[in-house]
Amino acid sequence: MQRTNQQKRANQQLTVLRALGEADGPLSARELWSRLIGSGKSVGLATVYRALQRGVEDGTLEAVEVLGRGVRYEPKDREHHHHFLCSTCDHAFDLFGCVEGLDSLVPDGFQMTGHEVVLIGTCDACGNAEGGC
Amino acid sequence: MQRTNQQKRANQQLTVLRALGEADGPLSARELWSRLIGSGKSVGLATVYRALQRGVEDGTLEAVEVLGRGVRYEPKDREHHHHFLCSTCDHAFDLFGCVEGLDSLVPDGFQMTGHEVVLIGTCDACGNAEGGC
DNA sequence: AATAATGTGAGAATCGATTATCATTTCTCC
DNA sequence: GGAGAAATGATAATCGATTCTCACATTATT
Repeated sequence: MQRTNQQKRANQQLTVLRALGEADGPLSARELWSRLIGSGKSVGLATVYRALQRGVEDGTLEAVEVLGRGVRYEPKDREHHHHFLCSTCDHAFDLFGCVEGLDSLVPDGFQMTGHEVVLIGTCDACGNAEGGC
Repeated sequence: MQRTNQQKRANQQLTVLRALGEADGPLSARELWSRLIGSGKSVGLATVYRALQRGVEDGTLEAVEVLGRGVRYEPKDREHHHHFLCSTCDHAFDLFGCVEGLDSLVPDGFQMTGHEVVLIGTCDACGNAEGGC
């Protein structure tokens, strides 16, 4: 007999959201799915999409675009921050802090409501691995 | 004998590249195609893609990603610059100038090789049009 | 002009990401 | 325990972007 060793509700979506919350940066649906599978959690890709979609709907998640490699998701309760994209492993890392002087870039007549900053380079792991991480 | 300029080689492709060169920001293949069609130039979408692809190959064009709405292209000979994305008309405009203080955001062990800054908001035309431009 | 090489346009094919479908399983509530 | 609601996973369908195909047009070379 297999009892549910999970929480009260065998809610796969909670598993998905928890994994996203533990990430060090925004993840795409597929990245998140791969991590779950890789860590032994069996979930369907459709369920990952459903969890993300619902998270965005109820406002707990935010969809972010980091240089066009598809949509990634992150918890919405994080402070204003930007991302570092490793061009080797293609993973996006959260950064802390922001930059000054953006206003001076805005052309006359334009209204700025937000901004995105992405640093590109090599992450710690990839830098040490020499060939990718 | 009509020894026109050597530029006479690929007429349509030149038309495409010229239109891109006159734009005020990077354009996607479709945007570029729409502009051409809209201005009375009859070209096939495939030809636009071919011109862009070839431009990237020979180094005269650069493919840029502005917040994930697909790849856009711009002449590579432009100065270092960033973009303003109008959330109403979805057009990307070139900006001039850059920002300071990016280095302080880089985490220990990470190597930064480049950066992207995108300002989001409403462009002049859309701001005046009240409903979009 | 003849021939070969390359360019072109229209639509089909492909590709990856996302969404929809549906048979099952799991919960929730009585 | 049982009925109905919701969740799940496998996979088909969809969607948009890009590439491929191929018949025809244009240009270059003789």
